[in-house]
Amino acid sequence: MEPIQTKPLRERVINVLRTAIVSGEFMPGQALVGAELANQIGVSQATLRDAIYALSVEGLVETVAYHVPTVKKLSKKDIDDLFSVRSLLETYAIRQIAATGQFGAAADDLYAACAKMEAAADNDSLVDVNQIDRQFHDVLIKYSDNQLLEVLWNSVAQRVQQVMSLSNRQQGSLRQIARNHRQIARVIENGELEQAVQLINEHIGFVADEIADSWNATGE
Amino acid sequence: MEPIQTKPLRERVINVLRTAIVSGEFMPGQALVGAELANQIGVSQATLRDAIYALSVEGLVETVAYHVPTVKKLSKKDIDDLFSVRSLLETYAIRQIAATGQFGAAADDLYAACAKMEAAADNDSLVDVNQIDRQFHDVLIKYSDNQLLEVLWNSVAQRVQQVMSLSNRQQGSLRQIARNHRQIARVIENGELEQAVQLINEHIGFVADEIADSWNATGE
DNA sequence: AAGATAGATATTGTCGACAATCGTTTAGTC
DNA sequence: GACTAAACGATTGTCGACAATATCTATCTT
Repeated sequence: MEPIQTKPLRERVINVLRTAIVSGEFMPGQALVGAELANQIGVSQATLRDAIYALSVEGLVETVAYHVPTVKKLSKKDIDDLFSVRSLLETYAIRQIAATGQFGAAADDLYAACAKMEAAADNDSLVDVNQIDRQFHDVLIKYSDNQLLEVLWNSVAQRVQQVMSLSNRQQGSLRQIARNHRQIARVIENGELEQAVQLINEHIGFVADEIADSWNATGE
Repeated sequence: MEPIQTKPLRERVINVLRTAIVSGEFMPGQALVGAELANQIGVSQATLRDAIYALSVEGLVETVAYHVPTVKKLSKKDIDDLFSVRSLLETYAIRQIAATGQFGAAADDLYAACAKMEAAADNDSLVDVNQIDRQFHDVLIKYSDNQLLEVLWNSVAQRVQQVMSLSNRQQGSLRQIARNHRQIARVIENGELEQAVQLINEHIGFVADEIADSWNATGE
């Protein structure tokens, strides 16, 4: 049986806030005022403060002593930096998967994600596609068998998710995105390493350009 | 003039604990009991708890609900993963420095670090060499001009520092290490990209092997 | 004697109240 | 009228006390 876990209240608050931020519900620059939010969520201010501070350690929130914490702003350069690092991590992951000969095992999980993504794309569900998109790339990282990489990736993926949510992505491109992922899964299944690296870089570059275009200067 | 900044108590506590951990004063697996530590440091238990939780977000401390927080243990695989990721990040940084043509500017700062390191090596001061070693590699990351990379690097460098402190490094190799760094600085100054990448990988690999050998199973 | 159960002790989790600090507004001065 | 300085309101930072939970110990049952 699944053990019912009573996580600390603090962590549940963190999850609520984090979800609100990466889903774009809380916009960059938005103030997170203690008393107000605490009432809204239904916890004490002290507990909320812990959660907010934890998110500032994660890098999603900016806190200055005795100033109102705000959702961290994202400049155009931040976007560039983000996708550069993303390429770096994912490319490394693919090479590692190849090095350990796990291409075949990974492909199964990738295909499963693809199927879900295509279904979501057919429904024009942007949020679902974003969600599954993350799952797809999570698989890549996981099969690289490097726990530290997973930790770093988690930090990167969160920001990617936030940026995705904030940019009003064209609905029309959803199916194209889904097709790209299936293509990536295929070359990985076939063990075509260099082609996989090239495809993933193209894919990330494509998304990055798409974001950069629609990026209205909400950043600092 | 330098603005005197009154940081929150919480952050100062975090720094104290973090320093104790990465310097090896607090060994992996060691329990961080609230009441005891709070008295010792001179803050309330609530404040200490905030600090401990922040460190668990950073990955240095392991917290389970209603269990005593402990300094995270490091398995042999963790060490391998760590140095793999380190190579990845630093190699990327060097390529970026080359891409932006900042090799010359970076070299100055690198040489400055080298001079300090050689002096520390002559004094057989292990802790100083570790400290300056970190500075040297910080320079590389900084000149890559990618703030997100800096954030990730910070997380990695902390763990490296911890591992270095824990492994009883041979004193004799200090001067060799210092020489290696000067060599790296030189090829960077000359803009020899591929050679710089190769040297940094060799350097990290050398350190990794040195650590791996002297690693007695303190890990999980 | 071995195992299970119930109590006692130690530790973490949460909260409300108070102190410290900041930004703004208002009064005062030249 | 413009600049300075002091008081106000609002917000974050810190703390001690209490509740929730886990670990250990001793007793009881078979």
